[in-house]
Amino acid sequence: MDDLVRETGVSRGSIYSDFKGKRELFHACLARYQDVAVTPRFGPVEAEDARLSTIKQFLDDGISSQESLDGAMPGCLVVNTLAQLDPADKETKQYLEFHTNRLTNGFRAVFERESTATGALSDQDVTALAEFTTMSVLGLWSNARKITDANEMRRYVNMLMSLISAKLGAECPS
Amino acid sequence: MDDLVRETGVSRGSIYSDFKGKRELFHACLARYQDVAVTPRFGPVEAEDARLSTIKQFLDDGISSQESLDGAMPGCLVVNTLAQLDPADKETKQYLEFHTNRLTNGFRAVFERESTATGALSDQDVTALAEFTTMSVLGLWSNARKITDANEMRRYVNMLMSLISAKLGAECPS
DNA sequence: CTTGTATTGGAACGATCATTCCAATACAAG
DNA sequence: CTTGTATTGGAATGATCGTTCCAATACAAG
Repeated sequence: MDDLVRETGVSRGSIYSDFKGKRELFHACLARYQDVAVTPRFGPVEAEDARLSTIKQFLDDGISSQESLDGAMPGCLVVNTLAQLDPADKETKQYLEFHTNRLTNGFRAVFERESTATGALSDQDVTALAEFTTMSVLGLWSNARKITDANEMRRYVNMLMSLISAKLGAECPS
Repeated sequence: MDDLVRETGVSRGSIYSDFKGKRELFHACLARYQDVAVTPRFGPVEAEDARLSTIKQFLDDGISSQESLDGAMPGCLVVNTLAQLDPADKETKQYLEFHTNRLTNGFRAVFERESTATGALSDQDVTALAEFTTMSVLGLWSNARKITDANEMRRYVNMLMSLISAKLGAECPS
């Protein structure tokens, strides 16, 4: 709370008059994070003309941004929250579900588009592949806390793209 | 610390005479976890005769065990630690690296075995695939905190096995 | 300027927690 | 039994932290 007062320049009293407590404030942060952090990065994947290369770009951008922060790695707020989530905390869980649904829907739309070209996969498989991709991406950002070598993350992303492309019967974007 | 005293039946004084503090005790737990939790489950994958089906079994067992605990999900100690790791904490990081290396080596040995049969992949690709699998598995257990539906986890595992098998040019174990 | 409202800075409270300390007790070796 | 050593239960300490409270101050509207 001291950190918040220092960094925001807003007094303790004002914070507690706007929010009932730390928990409510945190949920407001989770909601806001969608607009200020997720949309700018993930938006392109949700666009009408997004393709596999758009997804690759999204992942590469994430790695580059981690790399540029170097020492100070705050990580992704959603992933950090997920990692410390009390499974009984339904309210917080809803914010996380909103996020994972958003990712899955974004990926699925792209996969459907790529898939109708080749016609290799059922709707069910496309959905399963999208869910898989979401979990893999969350896993990647979890691991980013340990991995210092950005190349290891790039190898992971390349392998992921290679596997997805193969499954879709599509070209793997370099 | 009160929890530790209650659950272990050992007094505070004794704990502090055996360990310098909470941190040293925790590192001892991380080391012990390898023997009491990882080896029994992951051992089969490290065996000489392990195959893709052994890996699938390992993953299915993990899901079943999570499922049986139901409400009370402690999760995997290594994954929980990873999720809260201070990136500057080199000492703790080493325990996590030991674990991920162990997984990657186990997976790689299996993939090499499956790969020489089909001869589809370079050594480099086999290593990359093993690294990918490790991260995916860690991602799966991270997400287990949020996912209540074991079927979603099963779909993830099935998709992972399907993608790996395809890459190796091997049969996908059901 | 004046009145009403927001915001500030910081003290204060209560809770939790890691760690230390110690007198009382249990226990093993001689 | 006796001596030396480990272990116990619990009090005490000091630190951190979320939250509340409030007098002083800034500021906008009339």
